[in-house]
Amino acid sequence: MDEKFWYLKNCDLFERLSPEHVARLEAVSQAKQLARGSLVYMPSEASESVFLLTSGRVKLYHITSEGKQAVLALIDPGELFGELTIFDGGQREEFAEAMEKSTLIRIPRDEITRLMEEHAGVALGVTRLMGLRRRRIERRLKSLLFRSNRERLVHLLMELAGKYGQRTADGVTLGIKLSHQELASIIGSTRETVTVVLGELQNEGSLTIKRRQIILRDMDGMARSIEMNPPHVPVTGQVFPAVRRPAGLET
Amino acid sequence: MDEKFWYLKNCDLFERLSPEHVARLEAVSQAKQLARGSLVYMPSEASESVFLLTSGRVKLYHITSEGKQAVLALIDPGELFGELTIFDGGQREEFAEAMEKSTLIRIPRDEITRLMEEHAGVALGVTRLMGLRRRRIERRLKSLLFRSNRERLVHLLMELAGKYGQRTADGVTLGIKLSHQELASIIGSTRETVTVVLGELQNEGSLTIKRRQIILRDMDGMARSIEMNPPHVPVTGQVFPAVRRPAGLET
DNA sequence: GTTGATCTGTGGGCCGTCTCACAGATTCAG
DNA sequence: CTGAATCTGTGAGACGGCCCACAGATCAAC
Repeated sequence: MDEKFWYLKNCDLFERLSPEHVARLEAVSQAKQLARGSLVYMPSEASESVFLLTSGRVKLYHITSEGKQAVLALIDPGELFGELTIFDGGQREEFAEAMEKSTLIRIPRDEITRLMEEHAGVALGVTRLMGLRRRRIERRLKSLLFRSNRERLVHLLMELAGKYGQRTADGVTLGIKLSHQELASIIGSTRETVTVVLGELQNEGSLTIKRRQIILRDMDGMARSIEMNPPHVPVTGQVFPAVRRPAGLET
Repeated sequence: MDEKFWYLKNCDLFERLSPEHVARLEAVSQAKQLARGSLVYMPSEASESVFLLTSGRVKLYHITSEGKQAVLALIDPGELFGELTIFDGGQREEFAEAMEKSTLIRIPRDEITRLMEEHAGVALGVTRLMGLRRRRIERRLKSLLFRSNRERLVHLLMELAGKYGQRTADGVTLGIKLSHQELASIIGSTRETVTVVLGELQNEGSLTIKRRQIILRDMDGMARSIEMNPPHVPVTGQVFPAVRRPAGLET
């Protein structure tokens, strides 16, 4: 059997599908390769499909009237995105852009809808996905209201540590490289301010940065400073637990 | 048949249930009356149920470390809330407080889970609910990032107009009364600033306020000023479309 | 009603953040 | 490897919005 869609079976959303379902899913879906910086979709585009990212990284964002990016979410391999279209079915509201060279699978909306109807597990999985994302975004909203730029940045670093952190001898290394500009458009600030605050944190010994690698040296202290529980970071960095690659098949 | 739970059948989430399902749902659910200002639940409380609001109004909010409220959502009759518990099943993260005298139905989590499994319509409804709320909260997030206090307030007024607005001779009347403090805790600002901005808008002729009734006199102009499409406001104010009361039964 | 509690309006001082403007460092693509 | 593009660091000036402090209005409950 054609294995080019092996990840369908390894994505937790689809892993319990019957072989027939997988076959049909493969038949109607198509893989795509995108270079860094190119768009998956954009606002006001008709939304007739959902996407599953299999490698690389995608960011979802709005553009404000002054041309600033406002980042809604970062998508990692194994994650489904563009899934709000399942219901309101109309148009996209945000940009989806590949942050690095990425591959993804495009799944027609009808197919997802049908799967949800025929397979309770999928419906449940989609619902859970939406619930989790909402929880995440509610936390972000909370961290934006009433908080200073510094607090927002620290809060973001904690989130990133929870998602991409790997414990090393020196502290917790963030397995994702973001420019100051990108950090700023996540917390709703400016590039310059982020530069300054990161500088402060570095002087205070809370973290070090070299070649865009951020290493948190005092995660607990930082978490405490914003009255938050430090995120759990596994000792061996399992960066993308959502996709389990078949043994011996490296991308 | 006991009609005290008529609203279960009239809430769009449950309206297509079979009589047996409704009966069981009624059997395990319980109605509650809450006075203005009392809590439905609070953070770190175990979350073993979801709630359906049948009358009144509920707000969901966090409290920041400095004791400020950060409002996440306002709940109107016919809406389900506290539903994130269906999945992460652990503890509440926010406060739920009755803004006015309210009645609500408490539904055990197990029952909702079971309904979702047995009845695809319910599963679909819950998923749609989550999707819509997420869309709403993403819009709010977007309106918070990079926007001035004035823009955030205007944006909020537009949202409220879409949800509670009724077209009258003078303009659009908001069918909800919120204090400046409450408006501030929705947009992440302070009471004083809201007072000032509302004053400005009033001077400019965009709106008038009398006894906490806000009347938007130039909704389109306000929407234009923040580069947003004015919300749709029906001519006859159908305030709570989610619940259709049985004819002749006024609360 | 009356009265206590809550809300609204207004002003001044101050701190944080944004804007603008460069210069040097780093990265990326060919 | 090398130039072009992008990122990082830093400073000065301006302004929005916050905090504090009160006084008058309005509301809600008895």
